Amino acid sequence: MTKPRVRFAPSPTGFMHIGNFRSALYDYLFAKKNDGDFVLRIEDTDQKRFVTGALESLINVLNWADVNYTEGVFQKDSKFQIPNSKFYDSKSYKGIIEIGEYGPYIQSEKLEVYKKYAETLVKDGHAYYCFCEPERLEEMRRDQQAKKQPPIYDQYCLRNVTPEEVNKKLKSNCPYTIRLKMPKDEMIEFDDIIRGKVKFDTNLVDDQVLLKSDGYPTYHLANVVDDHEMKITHVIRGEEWLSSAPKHLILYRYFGWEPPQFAHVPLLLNTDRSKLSKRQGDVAVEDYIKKGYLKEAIINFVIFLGWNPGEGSTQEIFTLEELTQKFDLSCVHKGGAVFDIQKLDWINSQWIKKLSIDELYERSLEFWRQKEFYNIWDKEQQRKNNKEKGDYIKKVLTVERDRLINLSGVGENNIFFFVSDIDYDKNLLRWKEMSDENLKASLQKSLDILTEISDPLWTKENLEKLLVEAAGDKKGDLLWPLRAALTGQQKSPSPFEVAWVLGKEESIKRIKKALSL
RNA sequence: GCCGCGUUCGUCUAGUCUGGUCCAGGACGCCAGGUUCUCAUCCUGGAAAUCAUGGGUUCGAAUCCCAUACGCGGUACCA
Repeated sequence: MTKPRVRFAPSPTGFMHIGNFRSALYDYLFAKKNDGDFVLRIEDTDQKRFVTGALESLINVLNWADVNYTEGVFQKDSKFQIPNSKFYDSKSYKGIIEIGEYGPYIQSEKLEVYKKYAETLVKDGHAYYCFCEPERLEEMRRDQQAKKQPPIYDQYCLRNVTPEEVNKKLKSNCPYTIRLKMPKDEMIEFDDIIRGKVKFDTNLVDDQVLLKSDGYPTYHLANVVDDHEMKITHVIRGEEWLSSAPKHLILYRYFGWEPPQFAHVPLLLNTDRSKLSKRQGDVAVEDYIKKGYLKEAIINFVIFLGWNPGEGSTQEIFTLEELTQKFDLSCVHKGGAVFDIQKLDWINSQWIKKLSIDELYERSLEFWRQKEFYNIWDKEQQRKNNKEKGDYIKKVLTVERDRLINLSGVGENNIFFFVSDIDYDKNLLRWKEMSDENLKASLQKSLDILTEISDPLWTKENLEKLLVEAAGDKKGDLLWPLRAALTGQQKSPSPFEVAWVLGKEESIKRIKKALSL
């Protein structure tokens, strides 16, 4: 196979949709596995839907996920910028540069090119000017629907407007579009990498507008022109494009270009099996980032929605690197997949367990800073000039790691680590039917043991060893009151872990307080 | 309506090309048990799919063929 070239071509109309992100991932894996190029192109041909900042956030998500492309549109300070490569500043976007020899990679920057191609098509008799007004088109469609005919353009302008009239209208600046002239009575057939043979009857395919009256190309024209000019070999895109594929194939034929190979990937679905939408949950990758899902988990999860290494493999957790080895585009499923947040949660917790404490710390910091209890605690530590507060957080994380579903939940179940005075009912301290004297004796025993432990021996392991030894058969008698005294909670990590984090001084203080109740 | 695509446990899926080893395997979730001072982790086990339905072909079909149903996508001067 010649060196494959793929492209991810989003529109800057908002956030990065998770389904779109999956397509980008498939692009990335396919390019990587086959040692190909991966181009990021921006399809901003719809002025009405343009959203400021969307392009930047699209790039940011790819950067965040380490899905690095090799050509196209980059942020000026991008970490993926290819050293020593030539680049130029984008004409229309600040802080954006374009790298590669097939640019511009932003469609709004090459409007004349599309126009020229559209006019060539007209000259060759493969397209024609259309002066129909939106109102007429709408009426025509309504009519066709009533008559149960396929809703396609009736070619009014092709049949009724003479070349002279066309010239006249063009000269008088009459608004126009250019339409593709679909051939008649033909079956367009092509081989989709994922779906196999797909057939369409050209009589049922519309004479698609290629050039809009505002001078912008439609997706169909711009996409085909760019894919050709950028030497794209494999077009990986969502299933929603499948029915317009014949239009694209016809364009390639009219231009005399060889079409790329197509791979139409299935859609992501809501629980009710409709197309994944905002109404039923989060669809933007950014939403999941904010909720504390790791990129490793999101990638892992999303790729497995519609693809699986097969051959009886039971491995569920994969790095991007491992995925790259195994990925096979032709094994992507045909059917849509429901986005199941519970499975994502599980994958995320698996990935969190794999993180080192230092890594967990670095990556969770931004989430700590969103917590009120943390900020209050943090201020207090600053006042005390506590230089070890980072170590303290790492200890908390050591205890929490196996319990975390996502990073945003950090600290939340263990706020007692961050408050100086915990408040609870005395009865919480009582293990089963324990009497007051026994309770006091139990706490006193814990106190004695802990007081005896010297600082260097204040480790999780040692605390556990000494306390378990002292507790003997009746662990609950000793451990429950201690844990309750340390945490003030019904449920919490073990007293060994908690005491270890709190340190000797604070632990003793809390036991003494419990004794005084 | 028309065109296209799809359909294996609730969900993600293995198996389908190259029919028998599949009265269908794994994972999430759920339930039960174990470990355990509580929670979580971890471990063991369980329930859960007449392979959308109906017809064929065949000694034999989740796997091949046909029809139907249902779902989804498209049907724009949106992508």
